[in-house]
Amino acid sequence: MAVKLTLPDGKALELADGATGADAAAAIGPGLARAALAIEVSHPQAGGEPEVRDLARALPDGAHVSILTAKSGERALELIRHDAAHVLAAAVLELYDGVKISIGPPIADGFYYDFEFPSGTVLSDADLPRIEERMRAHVEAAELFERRDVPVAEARERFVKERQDYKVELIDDLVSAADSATPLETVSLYTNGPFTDLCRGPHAPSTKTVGAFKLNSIAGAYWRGDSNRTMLTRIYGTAFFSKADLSEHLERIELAKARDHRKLGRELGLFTFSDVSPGAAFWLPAGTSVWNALVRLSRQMGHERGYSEVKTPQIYDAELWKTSGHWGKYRENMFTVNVEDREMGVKPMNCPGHAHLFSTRRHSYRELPVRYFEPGLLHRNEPSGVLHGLLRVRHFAQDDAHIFCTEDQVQQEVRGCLEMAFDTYALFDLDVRLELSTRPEQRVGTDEMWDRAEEKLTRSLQELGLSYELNPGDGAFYGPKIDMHMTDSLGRSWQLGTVQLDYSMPERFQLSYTGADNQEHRPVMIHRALFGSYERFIGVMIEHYAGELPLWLAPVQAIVLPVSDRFNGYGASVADSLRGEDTRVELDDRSESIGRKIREAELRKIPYMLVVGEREEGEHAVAVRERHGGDLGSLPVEKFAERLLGELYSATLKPRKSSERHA
RNA sequence: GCCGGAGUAGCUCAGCUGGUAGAGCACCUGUCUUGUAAACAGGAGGUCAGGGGUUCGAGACCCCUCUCCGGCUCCA
Repeated sequence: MAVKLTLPDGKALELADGATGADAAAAIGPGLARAALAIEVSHPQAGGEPEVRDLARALPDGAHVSILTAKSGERALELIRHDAAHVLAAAVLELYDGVKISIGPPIADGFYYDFEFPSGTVLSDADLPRIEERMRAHVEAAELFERRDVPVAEARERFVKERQDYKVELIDDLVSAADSATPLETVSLYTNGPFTDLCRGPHAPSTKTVGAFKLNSIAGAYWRGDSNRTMLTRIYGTAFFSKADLSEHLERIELAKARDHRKLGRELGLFTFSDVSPGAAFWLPAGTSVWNALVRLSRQMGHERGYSEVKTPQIYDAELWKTSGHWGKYRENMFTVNVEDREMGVKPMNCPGHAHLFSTRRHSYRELPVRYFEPGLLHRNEPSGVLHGLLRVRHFAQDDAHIFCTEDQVQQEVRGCLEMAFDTYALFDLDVRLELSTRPEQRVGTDEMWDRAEEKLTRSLQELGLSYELNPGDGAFYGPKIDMHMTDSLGRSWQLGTVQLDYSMPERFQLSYTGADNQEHRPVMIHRALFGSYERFIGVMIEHYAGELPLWLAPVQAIVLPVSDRFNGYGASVADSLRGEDTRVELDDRSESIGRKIREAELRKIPYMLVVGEREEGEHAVAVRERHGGDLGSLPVEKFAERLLGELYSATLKPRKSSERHA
C-alpha cells in the first residue's frame, strides 16, 4: 500500500504506507527536509479546515499537503510561538517550586502562558530576565518536541500525581465535551526537555527554531476568563525566527507608542485628564474644535438623511430606569443622586429618554419612521481598572440616534444606518470589522421575533455585500446587533458604531402608533451610533492619523507666519481674510525667528503654514508651506483661499459612496 | 472590580546603600527684527500624588488611600 499526496503545485507524490511529514519533505528535496517545521494537511474533497501537524506524524492517504518552513509567514510564527510558550513553562517550573500550569497559546504577535504561583510568590517584570535566561538554555539545547498519544486515564493520573489541577480540569472537560457516540480515548502529550504538557500540538521538531524571543510583560488573567475564578499570573512574550525580525517588531511597537492618543492629545493640546475627575476628559480649545467638527458632521449627515435632533434630560426618576429595565440590569454602572428624597439616575444611555419622548404624543403611521438624533452626554460608572484615555471613560457623548419605525420598515432602516456608517467611515479612510451578535441566553421576546430580527440584520449585511464575523449569543437582551470595530495603535480592538434592533423598549414604554387600520400598533426601535462615542472616535482617529488630522478636522488649518514684526499688520489682514465659518486660521505674531515659528507649527501638525514677508506683502500673496516641509511656492491670497475651501469641500461634502469602498 | 508596575517643576526625565531637591524644553522679563524645523541673556517655578509610620534625619524604607500604565473581566 502507498500514500498518495497532492503538493501545493498540483503535483502528485507517492510515499510508502506510514510515511511522515518529514518523509514527504525529504522526498521533495534535501533543502526542504532541513527547513521543514511542520506540515499542513487538508482534504479538499472532504471539506474542513486545513490542519497543521507535526512532521513526525504519519500522513493520511489522499491528502493535500504543504510543508511549513520559516518562510511560511504567520502559520510558521504561530508554530514557534507555541513552542516558545512550552519553553517558558519549562523554565518557570524549574525556577519556581509548586507552580501550577494552565494554558499557553500563541496569540497575535506572540504568546503567553498562565501560571498559578504558590501564595507568597509575586512575580514582577524584574524576574523576566532570569526566566528568559533559563529559556535560552533550553532553546540552545535544541530539545526535541515529542508527541505521545496516551489513554485519558493515564494522562489524568499523571497530572493528578503532579498536582497540576488545571490540567486535570482540562482533561475532564475534554472528556465531557466529547460526543457520547465517540468517547475520547486518548489525549496528546508533548515533551520538550524536562517538560511535558497536555497539548493538541502541533510543534516544530525542536526548540531550536525559536530563533529570537523576548518576555514582554506580566499580567493577571482569570482562569478560563471567568472573573469568579482564580486569578492566574500571565507571562506575555513574543518569538521570531531571527533576531532581526524580533528587533524590527520591537521597533514597530516603539513607533506605535508615538501614535498613542494620550501622548498626542497632551502634546497637541487637545485634552487633558485630572485626578479630580477620573475617567473624564478636560477638552482644551483645540480638542473642542475637533469635537465640534465631528458634531457638525453628525448633524449635517443626519439632516440629509431625515434625522431630527432632540434634547433630553440628564437625570431621571428611578421609575423611568425601572421601566426601561436599566435599574435591574445596569444599575451598578449608573450614577445615582438623591433629589429631595427622590432617587434619580444620571443617564448612561439616551434610549429611555427618547422612548419617553416618543410616548409623549400620538403618532400616525404616516410620520414613521421617526428618527431622533442626540449627541447626548452620558455617564457610566465604569470600573476603575478599565479606564483608558479617551477610549474608555465615564463621561462621554454618543452620536446616538433612535429610529421608531414599523416592522415593515426595519430592513430598509437598518440598511440606511449601515450605509450612513460606511459613508461616514469613508471620510476617515477607516476600515472597520463588522460583527453580528445574535440572541443571548438571557433575552426577552419570542423565538419567532428573534428569527425575524436576526434575519433582517443578516439580509441587510448581505445586500450591502459586507463581510462580517458572527458572534453568537452576544446580542443585547432586547435584540440582535451589528457592531463596528476598529483597532488602536497597539492593535487593541474598540467598538465604534453599533446598530441594534429592539423589540423590548417599545413594549416596556407601551409605545404605539396609529396604523392605516386605525388600530394602535407597536413600533420597532433601532438604536444606532456611528462614531460610537465622540471621545472614543477622536481617540482612535488621533492614532489612525498619528495626530495629523485631515484639514477639515484640524483645530488650526493654516497659520500665518510673518517673517518679522514689521509684517504683522499684513499677516493679520491675511489671517482675517482667510478666516470664515468653516476655516480656522491663526496668526503667529510673536517676536520670534521664522525658523522657530515654522518648527512650532510643524510640531502642532498644522496643515498649512503661510509665510509672509516683504515679497508677499508686495504681491498680496502668501508663501505656502505644507505640513512635512512641502514648499508649494508663493500663491496670491485669493488663490490660496480657493484652494483651502476647495479641499474642505471635497473632504466632507462629497463623501465616497460606501459601494465604492466596500463592494 | 481583579493581578502586577509606576507617581519628583506644565512636559521629558536625573536624584547612589536615608543627610537641606536638579537638568533640558515650556513659562515670564529684557535684548534681537528674523525668509522655511530651536536667536541670546536673565528670572520665576516643587508640602517629591495624599495620609500615617520607622528614624536624630525620609523624595528614597514600611502601611493605607488616590490616580495613571500593562493585562484580565466588563464595555461606546
